[in-house]
Amino acid sequence: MNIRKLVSTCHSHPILPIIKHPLTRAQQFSIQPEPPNRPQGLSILATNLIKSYFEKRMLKEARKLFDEIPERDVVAWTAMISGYTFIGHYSQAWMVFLEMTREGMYPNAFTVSSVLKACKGMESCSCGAMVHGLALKHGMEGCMYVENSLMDMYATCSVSMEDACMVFQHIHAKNAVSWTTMISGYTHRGDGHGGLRVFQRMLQEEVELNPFSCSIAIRACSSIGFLSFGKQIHAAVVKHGFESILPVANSIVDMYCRCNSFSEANQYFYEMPHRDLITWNTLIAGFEKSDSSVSLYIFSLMGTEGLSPNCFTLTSVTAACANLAVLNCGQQVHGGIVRRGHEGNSALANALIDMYAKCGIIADSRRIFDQMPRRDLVSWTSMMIGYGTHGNGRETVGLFKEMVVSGIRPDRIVFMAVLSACSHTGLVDEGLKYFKSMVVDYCFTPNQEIYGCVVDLLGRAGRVEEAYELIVMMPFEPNESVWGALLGACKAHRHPNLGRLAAQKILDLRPNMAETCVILSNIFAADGKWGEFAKMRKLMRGMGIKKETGRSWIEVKNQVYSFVVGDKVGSHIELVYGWLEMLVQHMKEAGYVPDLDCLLRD
DNA sequence: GTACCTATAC
Repeated sequence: MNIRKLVSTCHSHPILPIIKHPLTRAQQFSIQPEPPNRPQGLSILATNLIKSYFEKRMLKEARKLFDEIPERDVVAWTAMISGYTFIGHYSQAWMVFLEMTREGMYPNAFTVSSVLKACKGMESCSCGAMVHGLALKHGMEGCMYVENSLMDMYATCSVSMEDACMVFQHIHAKNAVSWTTMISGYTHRGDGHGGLRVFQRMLQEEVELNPFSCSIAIRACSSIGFLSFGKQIHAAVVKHGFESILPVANSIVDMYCRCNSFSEANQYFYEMPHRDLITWNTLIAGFEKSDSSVSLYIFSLMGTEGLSPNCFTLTSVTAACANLAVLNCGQQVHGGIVRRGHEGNSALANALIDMYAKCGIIADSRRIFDQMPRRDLVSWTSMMIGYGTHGNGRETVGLFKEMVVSGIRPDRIVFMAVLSACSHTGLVDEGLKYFKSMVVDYCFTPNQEIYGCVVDLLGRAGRVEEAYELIVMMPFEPNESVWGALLGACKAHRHPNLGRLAAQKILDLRPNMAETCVILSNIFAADGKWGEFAKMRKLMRGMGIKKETGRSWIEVKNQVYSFVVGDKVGSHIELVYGWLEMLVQHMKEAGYVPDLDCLLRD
């Protein structure tokens, strides 16, 4: 729209903001009235309109209007920068800022706080530091908005909290935003303890609580599983009357879920007078990890409040289907994703890759993976884990190479996926090569989980002594999962002495590991050490240790059937035994000799 | 006329 035409059409324009400073009576009746479209007035009008355009995501219109303003002042420039920041186009905001400085326009405090938010969005500490220098040059140290945005930028982008702390220390009159920014800085970089330390200092200095600081402090409690402190903040929230503020209430639901207090999460959820989509998503995501079938049930109730699922909901629901390996249900969710046009969402596509892999349809995982316009680290990892669990280690290794070529740097989890895939495919030397490359080429220090993978890699292939040697050479004390990998290998390849050692180490670390006791007693039995076998069993009975029964389930024609060893009841049991006999027959024909040692069970 | 901090997903 042409700026000159703007004034004549302003009355009919649907999104034109109200003019707050109309002409005075004197101006209206002066003999020589000022022209109604003088530059400054137009600039104010245009700035208002630019903001409205951004709010309605009309970017081209905003830029066109901005380009047509004859004399653009700092406010118009700032409106452009904050507009691009508002919609998440941070690099664009930065470009406008550079353009502005090139034209010799000085930024004000509004500009600086907006552009710092853009630096935060770009995760660019160097750009942020440049703006910091500029802010000092223009004497903005005293401005609260500038100081708080600087802190937030450093807290998000800098390697440590040191820079943010430095800014924080120099603020004379810290306000509530300053405190909240520090708490969130620590919490969002995974240091919940650090966040709570700042929160407690805030309380000591008698700063009034506000909804922002409460919800982030609750988040800090969730992240470290500090339920008792979370409950105290919950009480403070009730006392201050913040419960009606949804982000606060939602963070409380999240806290109870993450601290595994599911009955409290559920109760709080149902007692909430108002719930929004995020409340539902929080509960669905919370239950997805602990009890996926409950998660699906909650999802089925969402419609009763007239809410429609978004990407977050569907990601959790897809993950729940993956955990339960319910293909039919997962396919229905996939249909819903396509129907709602969410196919382009990477997080959702990653969840679908995992779901199809866990439901046994690796070809569908691959189809989704291939159709993704942009694959992130998680996409590659999910696909590689999928191939690994299907025993297709060569595909995993191939994908790893492709991923590196595409410019994505692997992390520890990717290496674990490769090592585990090699282990399940018997690619021992290939796996060892990747273990070496991880340390030498990528400078990762192996942790317990990685050592566990390598022990499993060697052990599964029967190289049990080498696996033990690796454990001995570990630079730190191996945990029970590393010993567990060795124990599994000892059991499979009959190394009773090493097996006893591994089992003993696990029981030293965790005396109540029922599975370990069972395996150890089985090792004694297989070795003919019946006296020790009996002693072990007696010990287990005395300690009240009971192995949790392994339950299997299968989905047939939209119905889930579950069963345990020795099941006698259920309409489907006869069918199961029928199939079992047929499979045993097939195995015999294929020449398989069953290992009867493992039939000793509790 | 323009600005800072809070909640959900792989």
